[in-house]
Amino acid sequence: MITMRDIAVRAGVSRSTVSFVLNDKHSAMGVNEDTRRRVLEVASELGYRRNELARAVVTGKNRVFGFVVPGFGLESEVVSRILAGVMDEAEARHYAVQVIRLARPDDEIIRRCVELRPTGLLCIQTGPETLRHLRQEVSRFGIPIAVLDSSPQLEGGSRVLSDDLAGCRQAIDHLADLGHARIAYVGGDPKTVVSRLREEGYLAAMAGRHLPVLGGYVENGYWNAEATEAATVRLLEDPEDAPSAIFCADDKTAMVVCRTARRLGRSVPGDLSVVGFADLAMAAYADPPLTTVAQPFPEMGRVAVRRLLAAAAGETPPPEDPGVPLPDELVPTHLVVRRSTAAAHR
Amino acid sequence: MITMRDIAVRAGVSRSTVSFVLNDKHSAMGVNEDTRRRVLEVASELGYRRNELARAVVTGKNRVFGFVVPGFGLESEVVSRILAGVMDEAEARHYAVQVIRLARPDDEIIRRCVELRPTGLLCIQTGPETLRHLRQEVSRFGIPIAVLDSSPQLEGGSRVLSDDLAGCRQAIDHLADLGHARIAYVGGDPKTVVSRLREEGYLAAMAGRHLPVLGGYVENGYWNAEATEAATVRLLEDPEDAPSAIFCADDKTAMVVCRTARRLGRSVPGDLSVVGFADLAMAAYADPPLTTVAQPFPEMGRVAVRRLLAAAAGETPPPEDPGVPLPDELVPTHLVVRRSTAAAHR
DNA sequence: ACGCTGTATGCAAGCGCTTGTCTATCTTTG
DNA sequence: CAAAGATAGACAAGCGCTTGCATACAGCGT
Repeated sequence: MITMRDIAVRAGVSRSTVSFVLNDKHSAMGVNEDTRRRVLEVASELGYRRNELARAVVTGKNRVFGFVVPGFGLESEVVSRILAGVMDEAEARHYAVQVIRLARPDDEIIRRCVELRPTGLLCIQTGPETLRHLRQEVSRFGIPIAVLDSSPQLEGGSRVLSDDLAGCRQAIDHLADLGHARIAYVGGDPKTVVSRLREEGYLAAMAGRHLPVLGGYVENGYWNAEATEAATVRLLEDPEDAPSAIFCADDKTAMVVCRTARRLGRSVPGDLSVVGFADLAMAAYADPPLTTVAQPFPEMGRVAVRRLLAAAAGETPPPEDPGVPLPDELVPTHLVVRRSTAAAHR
Repeated sequence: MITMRDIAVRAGVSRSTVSFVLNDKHSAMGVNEDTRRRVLEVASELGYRRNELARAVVTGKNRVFGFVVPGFGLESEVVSRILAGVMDEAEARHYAVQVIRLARPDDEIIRRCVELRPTGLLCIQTGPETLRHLRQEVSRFGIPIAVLDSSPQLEGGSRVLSDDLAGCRQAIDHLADLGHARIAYVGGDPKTVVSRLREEGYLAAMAGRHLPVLGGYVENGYWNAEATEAATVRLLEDPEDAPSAIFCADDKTAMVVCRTARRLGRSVPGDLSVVGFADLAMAAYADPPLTTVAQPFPEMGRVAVRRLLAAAAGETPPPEDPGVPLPDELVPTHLVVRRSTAAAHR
């Protein structure tokens, strides 16, 4: 193992000089250009690789972010796309990213978050209970937290989320512009924040366009195929009252709605337009390819890292500051129009 | 920041005693049960959290694996499911996982892999060129590498992959058992290893069941929707020669085949059975839900970690050992039967 | 000759931790 | 009852690195 000492000996200088050169501090502490070159040369000749660990110990800060996900969160496309964004920003600034998965028992893992002395923690889809734990654990060490995905508000932590309300408006506007007036909504599990938020967005957007929400036009699919099929059947069975378009709380729901509609003899988008939410990979492969509200997952990751960095650099917010939440950061969505929507019949 | 010294002072013992207690080494080095309890108590009272970094510096080994993915690899469901498996095994053994994304310029990032002094590196979908670089960089430090996903063989490194050949056999056997004899294959880009491998598996399995591969029954969709549609049209346009089942190189291809078949007026699985490969999340949401060969991604991750651990523990293989590759580890696939396959017509 | 300022470099402390060695005390046993 | 052994804990070195301070030696004006 080649260390700085080896370089120092071989280049005939002191270890501090080597350190200055290797850290580009030669301008502040004068290091002769000749010496500098020699050190660099010896270093590359010996194939020296800095030991980041030792460096982190002495400087007291580890250039690492913790990416905290719940048990099976990693399997979700949403999470991995956020991670991709986090990596963009972190790598550009020479930070590393460590994945930390919360499982039973949480406590031990939460402790581990701190033992690595990360610069900050990014929490994705983390429950309020765990979040509180985490926050408490971490506050003493001055490690900032950013919360992604519409988890509940964390006092004193940054929250970054997609602007779902605006997204719903984009979807409804698109349908309204196509001439649809009878637009129904199929949500997920109304116990989840996401589902409620999008329902709210749907209602607000309908009101915004002065469109009526007919009785029975708000259904829930509970994020599973069977319930979603049942909901779709309820909406479509009576051709009289059936909507001409359905706005869904997510892409998976939308895909099930499409296939159920087809099973009932309705063509998409001929008889029924369908809009999803998220723009998962599968949306493009659906039949028909799905019109959907694209959430800015990678951008959310990037924004969160930037916030963390700012928090780590600036004054640490008072750990037990009671109320005063940092304002949420809403990242805009955009509509991706594919082939599951078409103009309404006369 | 609370350190071991603080605990030592407060408990009235030496720092080494604290270290022994906190590392459960008290059995080897005698530490009195009373002392032990006192130390533990003071530690929890003070809210002590070990500094893993310092520990890693002094022991010389960082309990971290590097998970190396190419530029946009993270967005792929395959990669994130492998990562989930890696996390399973790593966390169970108290290792952390760091994601390292290879982008332009590779060299700097590759250097960074080493600067963290990881216990081992897991390379996913990494090109042969990069792999060579990485290997060379890493070998001097005795850091073992495991390669996942059918990347080319790495001399002296472990390779873990899914048993695609057997998977193809499962698919063809399933179709043959349903009475299909005219089974075609739609691959991806024949320049890729995966596509060629599955074509090979298809041919071998057909031969195994004494089924003829008719002229034009091997098509390629180049992993994109347009080419796949065209290939499907070629296969199906003449009802005389059309196959009654199509085996596809992956799920996305299969989904495009399904929707193209429907566009041509064929029903799936009524007129045409379709089988995919991978079992991505979207397979379950396809219309109809896709019968597919499920690849054991998480298990591959787990196996790879185990191999790395073995390599790190056992004798390090001679860095420049020329030939002698470690045997590949093939992890078995299994068939998931959904609704895109049905018995052949008489 | 003297003290200056400034620049280039070495010295050594110290980050938080592990661990080999050594001492002091408490058993055992011939 | 002394010697040998076991037991409990202290001491200090050292991991690879950063950095404040001291030092050495230019060149400059007086």
